[in-house]
Order: sequence, then C-alpha cells, then structure tokens
Amino acid sequence: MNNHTESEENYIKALYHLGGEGAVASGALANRVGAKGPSATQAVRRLASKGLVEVIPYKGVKLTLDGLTLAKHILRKHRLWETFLVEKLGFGWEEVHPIAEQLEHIQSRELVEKLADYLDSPVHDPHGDPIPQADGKIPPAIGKPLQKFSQGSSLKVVRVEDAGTDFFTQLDLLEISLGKEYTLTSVSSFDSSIQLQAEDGESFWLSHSMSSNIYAISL
Amino acid sequence: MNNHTESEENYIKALYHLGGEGAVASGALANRVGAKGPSATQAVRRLASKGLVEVIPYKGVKLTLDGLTLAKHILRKHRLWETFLVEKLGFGWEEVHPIAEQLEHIQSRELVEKLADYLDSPVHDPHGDPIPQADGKIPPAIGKPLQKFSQGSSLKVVRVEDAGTDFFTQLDLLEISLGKEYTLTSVSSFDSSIQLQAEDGESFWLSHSMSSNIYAISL
DNA sequence: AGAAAGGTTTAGTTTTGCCTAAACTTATTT
DNA sequence: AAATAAGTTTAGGCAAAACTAAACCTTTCT
Repeated sequence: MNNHTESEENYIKALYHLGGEGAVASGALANRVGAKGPSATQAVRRLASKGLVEVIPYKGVKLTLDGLTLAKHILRKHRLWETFLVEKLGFGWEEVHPIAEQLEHIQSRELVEKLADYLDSPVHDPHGDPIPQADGKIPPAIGKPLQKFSQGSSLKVVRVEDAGTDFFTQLDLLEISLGKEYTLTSVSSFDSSIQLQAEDGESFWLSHSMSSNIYAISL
Repeated sequence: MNNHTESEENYIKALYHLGGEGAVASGALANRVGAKGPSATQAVRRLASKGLVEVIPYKGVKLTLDGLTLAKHILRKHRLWETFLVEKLGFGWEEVHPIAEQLEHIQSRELVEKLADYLDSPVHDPHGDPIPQADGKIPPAIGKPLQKFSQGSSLKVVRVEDAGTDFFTQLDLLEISLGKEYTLTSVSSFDSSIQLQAEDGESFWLSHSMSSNIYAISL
C-alpha cells in the first residue's frame, strides 16, 4: 500500500494544508483541489480504504498518522524542488510553484535525499517556508507579518506568502528579498500602510495587502 | 492539443524506440509498454485522434511529424534528467533510468531549457546516448561495438547499452567508464571474448555479451 | 417545533486506460 | 487451395476520477 496516484496525493496535500492534523469539511477540500463536492467525497472514500484518512460522514475528514506522514513527505519534496529551481536553475521565486507541483509527485526516496544533500539540507525554501525534514520534523515557521512590528524597529525579511504572480512582481520591483534588512520608519493610521527604510537609506511605502504577506524577525 | 497524458507519452516513446519514423506492429508496441494487445490498439486510436500517429489496421502504426517531434522532446527530457542525476546528484548510471522515466513527463519548456543550460548543454547522456537538441536535431550516435575492432587497435569507450543492473555492476567492477582508453590485445576465436589492456598496463577478458554492449571509437 | 437554507452524499454518466475472451485478418504450411 | 497458426481488432468489463442532478442530513431562522 505504498503506491498513490497523483490525484490522491493532491487530496492529501490539500487536507494537510487546510486542517493539519484536524478535520476538514468535504466542501472546503473539494474547493482546494479544484473539484466539485461529489468528487471529493468519492476521493476521500478511496483514501479511507487505504487507511490514509478517517471520515465521519456529514462531519469531516481527518488525516490518519500514515496520511500525515505522507502529507509531510510530499511537502518536503515540493519545497526541496522549489529550492532547487530557484537556487540552481535560476528561476524566479514566483515561477516555481506550478513546476514543483509536478515534481513533488516523483517517487524515489533516494532522489529526495540526494537532492536534499545537493542543496545542503536546506531548512527553508525560497519563500522562507519550513521544509519538513526526512524524519518528519518540521522546522519552526519564522517571522511575523510586517504590521506586527512597531515604528522604529529594525527587522529582517525572512518569509513571504505565495500570494500570486503580481505580488512577486511587486516584490521584485521594490527589490525586496529574503535576508534584506529594513527599519520601519512610519505606520499610517489611515490605511495601515507602512514605510520601510532600507540599509542604503532609501525608503518606500508598502500597502497593507503587501505588508501582510511579508514576514520578518526583529534584529 | 498540446496536452498529453503520461500513458500517451509512453506509447509515443515506445513507438519511437521501436520504429523511429517507420511503422511498428501493435503487438510489439504493447509488449514494449508492458500492456496487452487490445490496450495498445485502443491507445493507438486515441493517439490517432490527436494526430500523433497514423494507423493502417492489421498492418502497423507510424508516428506523424507531430508525433515524432513529441517523441524527440520526451527523449531529450529523459536524457537531460539522466545527466542531471548522474553528474549533479551522484547517482550511479545503473540507477537513473527508472527515475528519469518519471521526470521525463514533467511539463515545462522553461524547465527543460534551464536544465540544459545548467548542465552546459550536453550532447550525450551518461550512457553515451545522444541527447536530442531543442531544435529537434539529434547528435550522431557514436562508437561501434568492441568486437568490431581488430586486434591491436587502441580505442576509447564512448557508449554503453542500458542492459540492466547486472551489466552495470559488472562494468563498475571492471572499472570501465566512458572516456577510458584501452588496447584490444586479444580476441578468442572460440567464444568471441576479447582481452583489453588498460592504460596502466592491467589487462582483462570480456565475454561476448559484455563487449557487445560496449561501444568505442578508435584512437 | 417546523420550514427553509446550506452543505454532503448518493445515483448515474463520461473519459482514460487497462483487462480477458471472442472474432477476425494475415501468413504459413501442407 | 485449404487448413492451421499467429497476430490484431472488436466486444464487454472494471477501476480511477471527474461531472450534474437529485436526495439527504444539519443547522439556522422564524
């Protein structure tokens, strides 16, 4: 029972994304995988017969331990491949998600571990998201959204939410990338936009919708 | 009509492998993809409806120009990935085939070309097989089998047939790899086995079944 | 509590892709 | 030329995955 289809893996991934170890409604699941309700119900039944999920009809679906392990392994592969695409092949961080979504289904334990070695066993992917480790442990998610910082604080950008191509384009335009340091010079009480000052002295404004997808740690 | 399933791609690949631009019997095709006759007939019908093959019932199947282009593109991906797995990740050349068989189905033009760049636009894969280029051109297959050489000739190993794990294990044991040079010191008229002498003076015998899968050029 | 609303599951259909058994072509043998 | 053997295609099933429409629970509102 170590053999899963791509569709199954997508449901497992969605389940993990939506509920972690908790229960998820079938509608939300269907929505996440881009399918309709009945398809999800059916898929979930298949997964249950393989022992990957537990179902309480009309109530919700939950990953079993096996399902959870599988979910984390898929996420590990996804984020390792994203790292490879950016670090080695020179992709922009906005382009890698759809490709990694295909690569994450490649089955070969040895490949995953060799890839991890090749990338120097990374702990975070190009977006700053934690990469589940071979033993299943997940490094802590770091940083908090920019608006949580108070005026005058020094901070370092450590993570960005995958909020679509336009978001990344804007980040690139502003030359914001992981590891960059700023001082939060101003916060607008009107629209919650914030002003950052870079190390070179340049400063600029960020809308609330931009800043809420950018995570940092204080220095 | 640029969207193909994995199964379809496998049939295209098999068709190319068996017949190149020529016709192939449906039985041989089924055999190659590991399916039964009727499955192949059915698959071929699907491919024909997409314009990838031409069929003459009871006679044979042939790739169209579109089909040929697709086949070469898949082969390109397969061999680039094999190169990556060996050169960058440190896989042995006997391990890479099944993994590349999965990777060859990843769809992303940009990925293929970035990968090729990353590998310095290789012309041959780790087995010495030619890698179809982005424009569809195929570098010449180099070398001829060892038994075609006459006694006393100096040669360089440039290609090996993918003849299964045991074959590769034996190659590794004898420390034979691409680029190595030898002198053919002796040919047995009894069982067609041959004797090679390495540059360090060491010499050893190779059975006919070994040597017929090893290709070289004369120096 | 009863009824409407919302979400979930069942029922029935479609496509891909595989299978076995039976029918049919083609090739070979006598 | 007829019979047999070999290979190919049709016919009819089955499972995965998706869909729509209809039936069915739950919850919520009056």
